[in-house]
Amino acid sequence: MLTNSRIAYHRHDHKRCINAALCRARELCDARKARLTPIRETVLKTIWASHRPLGAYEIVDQMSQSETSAHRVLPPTVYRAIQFLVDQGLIHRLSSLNAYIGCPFPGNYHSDFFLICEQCGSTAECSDDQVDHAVINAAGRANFQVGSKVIEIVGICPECRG
Amino acid sequence: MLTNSRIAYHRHDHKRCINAALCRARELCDARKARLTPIRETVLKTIWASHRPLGAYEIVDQMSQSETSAHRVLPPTVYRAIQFLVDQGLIHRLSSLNAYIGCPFPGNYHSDFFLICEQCGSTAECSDDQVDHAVINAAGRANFQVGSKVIEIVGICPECRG
DNA sequence: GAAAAGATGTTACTTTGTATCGTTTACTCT
DNA sequence: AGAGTAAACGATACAAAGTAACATCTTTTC
Repeated sequence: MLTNSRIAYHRHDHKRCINAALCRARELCDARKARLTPIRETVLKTIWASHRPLGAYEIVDQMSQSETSAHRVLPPTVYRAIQFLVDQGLIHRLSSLNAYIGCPFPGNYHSDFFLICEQCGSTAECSDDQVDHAVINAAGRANFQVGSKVIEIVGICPECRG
Repeated sequence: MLTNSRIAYHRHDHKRCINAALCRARELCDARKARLTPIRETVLKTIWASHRPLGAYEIVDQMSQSETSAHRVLPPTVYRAIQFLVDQGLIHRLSSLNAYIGCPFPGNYHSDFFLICEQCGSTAECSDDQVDHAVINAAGRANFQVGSKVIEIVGICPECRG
């Protein structure tokens, strides 16, 4: 099972997460000749500011405040960057929260699901063959051909359980 | 595995689905002393008009058109009815679509997931122990205590595969 | 360096969902 | 039956999430 739950739910040097994420993003975009522009990088950095999913308008607010530039960042700008980052697999959308979170292992194919803590909001991404197979099996028995999956589990993270 | 996929994806006498759903709803609400008012029943019937999930504003439109009463049904009215029906387990919300669908087996406990056809929109509800266990296992390995789950699978239904 | 493609700025708008408050309807208890 | 209470509904206004369209600017390509 591939997961960042060990990190996401526990005290750690988060600067390393951010740096690693930016680094991987640059590499990936470079390899793909996709343009990781300053705006896109800022949106990615903003989302990676924590392990909690961030809404699009929270990103707008964050960027409008911290940005050195004078003018307010507008929704279409942020949504466009989000679209790019989702397309590149650098972030994921959490449907149940209308929010976005950084992908800890972009590039590798992974059929992922999310563990969302209802207390602290911290969210870990997991990829597990058993879950994957169970879903494909169940769908198969209904003669249903699986395309994409949305799997979001809400509960209590190890840190909040104490 | 509990599922209505045999029905949802194939030609059938849908009036029976609707009748059965209304019948069960009345029984359940009766037993719980919950009030299935005319508005709530109409919303439920509107949602059960097909096996495709319906958005809240689609329900508003449907009801405003077909309603014998003169005035337009307003969003808060519909959202309140939706809330009631969700609370009673008579309908489910599909986060990935912002839409609602009738529950084919309310009352029984079931940990459900959904098979959404990307072509015809028809959606079946399934409940499968293997999926359930796989998810709980995976979460358990992360020391995460599962509360509620959102599992929505998009793909192609048997009918559309031909 | 010109043309084309891609990214951003800006305005206005759509869709989805709620807070609030006043009124009406239904239930409860004597 | 009738007063009191709780639940449901009507209506207005608004918040939150997301997008269409078009002008402008920047980067790439040849």
